[in-house]
Amino acid sequence: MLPLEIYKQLLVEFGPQHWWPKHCDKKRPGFDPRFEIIVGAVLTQNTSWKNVEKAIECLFEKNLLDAESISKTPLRRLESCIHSSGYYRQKAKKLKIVARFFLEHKKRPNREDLLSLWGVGKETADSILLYAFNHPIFVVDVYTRRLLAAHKQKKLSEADYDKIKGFFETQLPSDAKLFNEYHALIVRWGKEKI
DNA sequence: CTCCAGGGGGCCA
DNA sequence: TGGCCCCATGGA
Repeated sequence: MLPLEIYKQLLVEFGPQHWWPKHCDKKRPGFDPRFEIIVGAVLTQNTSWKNVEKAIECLFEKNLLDAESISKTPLRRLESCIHSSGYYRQKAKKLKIVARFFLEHKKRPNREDLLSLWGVGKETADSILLYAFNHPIFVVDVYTRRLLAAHKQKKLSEADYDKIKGFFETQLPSDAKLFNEYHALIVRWGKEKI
């Protein structure tokens, strides 16, 4: 079955998943919803979204949901705030690095620069580019591989990240909205443990 | 009790 | 490159 048909099937079965950007409506003067997405992309590394939400809420309550604040706040304070998201020592350090990066590159980050950051791998970099900056980039994760395997694409499911990414990007129209929803639907599908 | 979540880095052969 | 181990909380 073709990737686009699988997508349509998933959309009918599960409906829109409302991933980012959704309610990034934490309205405060100068609030940049993109940075909330970036923080979420880091905090959700190998972590359930439920635990991440608590951490993001804490950051918001303490006015730490922007690059300048995260850069300036003491590491310990950051760690305690994101404690619920797990790996909190590593992630606090990652947030510091990412915050500094976005303070310096206010414009549009490219994939190579993101990947050069400690704590940002391919999936996180691509999630940031897709969900925060609306680039038509297909995000690959473990569920993507399971989906391929479930559709008799065992060989491809075991290929490296960029090969799978390239497969979907060439088989689908280059549409950020589509890639956004597709990745979310794949994750949703994966949770059903089919 | 075990298993795993919207991964990534370090190390070693 | 590929295989392991480590990071850590919270829910099922």
